[in-house]
Amino acid sequence: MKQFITAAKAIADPTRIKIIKLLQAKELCVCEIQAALALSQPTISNHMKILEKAEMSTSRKERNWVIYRLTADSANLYSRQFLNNIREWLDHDPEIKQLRLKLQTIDRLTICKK
Amino acid sequence: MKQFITAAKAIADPTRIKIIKLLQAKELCVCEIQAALALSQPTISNHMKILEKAEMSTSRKERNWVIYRLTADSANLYSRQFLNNIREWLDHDPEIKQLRLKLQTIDRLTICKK
DNA sequence: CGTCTATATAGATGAATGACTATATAGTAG
DNA sequence: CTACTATATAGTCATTCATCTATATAGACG
Repeated sequence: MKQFITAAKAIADPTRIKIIKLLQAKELCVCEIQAALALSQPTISNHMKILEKAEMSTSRKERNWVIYRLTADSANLYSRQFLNNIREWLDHDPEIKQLRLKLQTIDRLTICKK
Repeated sequence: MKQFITAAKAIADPTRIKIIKLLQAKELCVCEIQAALALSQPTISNHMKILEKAEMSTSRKERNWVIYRLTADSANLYSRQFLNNIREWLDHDPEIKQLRLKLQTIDRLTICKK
């Protein structure tokens, strides 16, 4: 039950859904997600922590960045199924479509090192 | 997106999951759910309102009772899929198993009209 | 009609949540 | 080693949410 609720709560927030839909396109560092969503950096970090706790994403370090990607085969059955569902959902949502367009203009090499 | 969040929030609460798992066994009136979960009557009514808003349950009046059942074919795609998922989930969860045993001892004819 | 019964609504309260600012940390690179 | 850069953590605040008690409502039935 606890695992289920952790997974369900993780997807029950529009910002995290946007992050998931962005990560479906490609792996991203924190500053890229921040640029796409126009939220503060700590807010993004907090959302990523929640997604990691639900085993929906993993991270690795690369140069100065922490790069996040969706978990391919989560150990959490519920997270796994939800991620599969969401992969087929919301592709035509106007907000998501716009975000994905915006994502194409975002590159960590350009955005960071201001 | 809004529909998705409504559906996801509806399932992201342990009490509502318990109610859904109970309703999988049979349709129930408010007082039966209340007896099974040991929560106040208004709390149950509130949860049922949230489930109805997500189009996961419907109700009908019968004598003094309002009887709730799970929606067979919800108009909300996300609710429909979540309900399908949950049908196969948590059957072996100890809390759910115990609730279902308890449910067998609960009958609206006995419980109400105190 | 009037009373009783089951449910719904209103309002209050404490806990959880999502956002922010300020600061700490860790690791890169001069 | 030192400075910088990206991210994480701490602390604060407003909002949402799950619960409760008290009360309203709607309908059954004597």
